[in-house]
Amino acid sequence: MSSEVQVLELEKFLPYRLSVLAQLVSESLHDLYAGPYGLSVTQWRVMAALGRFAPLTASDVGQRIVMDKVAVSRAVAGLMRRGLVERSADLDDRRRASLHLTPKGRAMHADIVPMALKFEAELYQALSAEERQTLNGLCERLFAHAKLLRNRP
Amino acid sequence: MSSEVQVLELEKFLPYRLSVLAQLVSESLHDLYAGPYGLSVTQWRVMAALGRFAPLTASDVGQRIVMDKVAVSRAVAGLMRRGLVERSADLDDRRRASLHLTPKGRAMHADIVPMALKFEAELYQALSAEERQTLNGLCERLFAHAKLLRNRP
DNA sequence: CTGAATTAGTTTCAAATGTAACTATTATGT
DNA sequence: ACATAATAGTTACATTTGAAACTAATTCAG
Repeated sequence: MSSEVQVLELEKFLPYRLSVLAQLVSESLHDLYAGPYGLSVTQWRVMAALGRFAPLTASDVGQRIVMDKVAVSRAVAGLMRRGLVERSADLDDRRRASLHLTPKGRAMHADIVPMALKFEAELYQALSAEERQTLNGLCERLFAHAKLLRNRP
Repeated sequence: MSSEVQVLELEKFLPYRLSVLAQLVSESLHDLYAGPYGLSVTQWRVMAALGRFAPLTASDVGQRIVMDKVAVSRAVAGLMRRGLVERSADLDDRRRASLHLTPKGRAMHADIVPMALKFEAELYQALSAEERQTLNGLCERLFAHAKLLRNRP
């Protein structure tokens, strides 16, 4: 008969730790490009996706960067207003439109990428090369498993 | 003269991966207690802090769970409205008030903790006992390092 | 073909969040 | 002691975000 009271130590609780770590890292990076370039996190991610894989439709973008279509739509609207992204109609399926960076957008992207990589490199200084691989592997497995749990709990 | 174009692979980029993983995990957990108990993530975290360390002042809570004072204030307001948290004035310093769970709040806390721990255990199934330790250690070091970077970049 | 169901994407409205200003109280310097 | 600064916490306002409704175009079933 086990009537033990379970204790939750929030500071050691995995979901909490991941969330706090991710938030700190994401905010620190955001500080780097928000000031000079005035991008939100979602806008930057959309640009990163387009910088690498354009042309993409809005849904493609959403799939790549795990972002729902409303968020993508708003980010794209902002980026188009600033002339960083262009849309060209898809003649085969007129619901779709493929997106790509403008020259101005490409230039901004090319400015930010090295900053982002430098930031990542600085972060990684906390870990050895081997540990970096380990961390990435563990995160990947955890992510895959969490997705499974999500879909049939 | 190195004019190489740097490429950012978002899906392998550490800040991005951490963020997506943390979000998935946090949402999955939230799904478990949001429905039955109608708590937001911040409200749940405040309850978790109080369940373990009460009495705490609002600032104490904020420090423990890395949440700014406005967020704490709002979460506490919601929890008090529902009779889950009580406030008692501090006579030494009348700016402060110490917070603690009511019996009703304690009961809810006692319901949720096992759910949360079970969820964590399910998550951890993706990893061996050794890997869990490794992951926690790596996250901790990364977190400490990221905090350093933040303060003098 | 035609009408129901899907899909892409946008808009709308409400709730959540961040920033700054504000109140009340306590601490500090001279 | 008294003005000034600092601290605890709340409120107000603007911005962001999320969920659901909506428009437009396409697919599919019969």
